[in-house]
Amino acid sequence: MTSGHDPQLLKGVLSLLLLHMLAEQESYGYEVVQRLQAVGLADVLEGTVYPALARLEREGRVTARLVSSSAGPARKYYRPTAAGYAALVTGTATWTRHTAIVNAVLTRPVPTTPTRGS
Amino acid sequence: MTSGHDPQLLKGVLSLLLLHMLAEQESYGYEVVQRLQAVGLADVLEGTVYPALARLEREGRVTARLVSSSAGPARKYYRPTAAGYAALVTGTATWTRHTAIVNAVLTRPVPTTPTRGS
DNA sequence: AATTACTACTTGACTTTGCCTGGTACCTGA
DNA sequence: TCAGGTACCAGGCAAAGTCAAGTAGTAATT
Repeated sequence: MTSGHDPQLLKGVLSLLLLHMLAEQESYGYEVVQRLQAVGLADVLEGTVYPALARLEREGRVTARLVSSSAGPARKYYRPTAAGYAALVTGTATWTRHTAIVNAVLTRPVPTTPTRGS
Repeated sequence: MTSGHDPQLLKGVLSLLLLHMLAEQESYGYEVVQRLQAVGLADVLEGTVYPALARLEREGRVTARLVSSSAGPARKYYRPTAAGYAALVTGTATWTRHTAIVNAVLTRPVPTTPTRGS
């Protein structure tokens, strides 16, 4: 195991990521999944994104509009609301502060790393 | 609220933090809570730490030993095992990679921040 | 001796949120 | 009409932090 992927690390950050991506460019669920994969989050599948988007809409942070497509069913385009932009700002600040604290701890040297296997 | 504290952000990172702190210095639950608060994680209470510690022990990443105290009940000192040190290394790598991706997205400029209320 | 207070650990119910599986439906092209 | 890609949704599950309450041990105060 050279590097794993801990799904838990996504908690709380996903909605922030979604908000940011939608602020960059309005888009629909299916596309968001592809954008996430393009960024390196290949493990984030539809079953994760759609509920998250629905949650954001329910909370009033994004609005949706249906746009019919010529290549399949109608797409539901999402875009942040004013509240969404506000949440993006405070959320980013929280994230920054949080990672700063975690990194401060994790970069401290560990005295010895004894190879006491067994 | 200028900046909130999202409890979800702790998910997945707490055990890593714990592992690192215990690698720095062997300690017991109650003390770990105080060390976390000293670092800036004031919202992490006993009910969060003890279960996390128990989980780490159950997973074989830390070992515990009881030491009687002269100022209260016996303390349960935890220390990482070899597997714990390994988990610390891979976990830190995963965390670093994860935050790099998230930051890459979050630092991208957002076109406009219209004040359009819904 | 009894009360109080601080230390220290434990437990269980609750909530959030991501994961997984599978289902529906639209559209195009063979 | 059937296959396949696009697009969305729903239900149930699991992981992990939160909260509140409970149990004890020790020591100082009364």
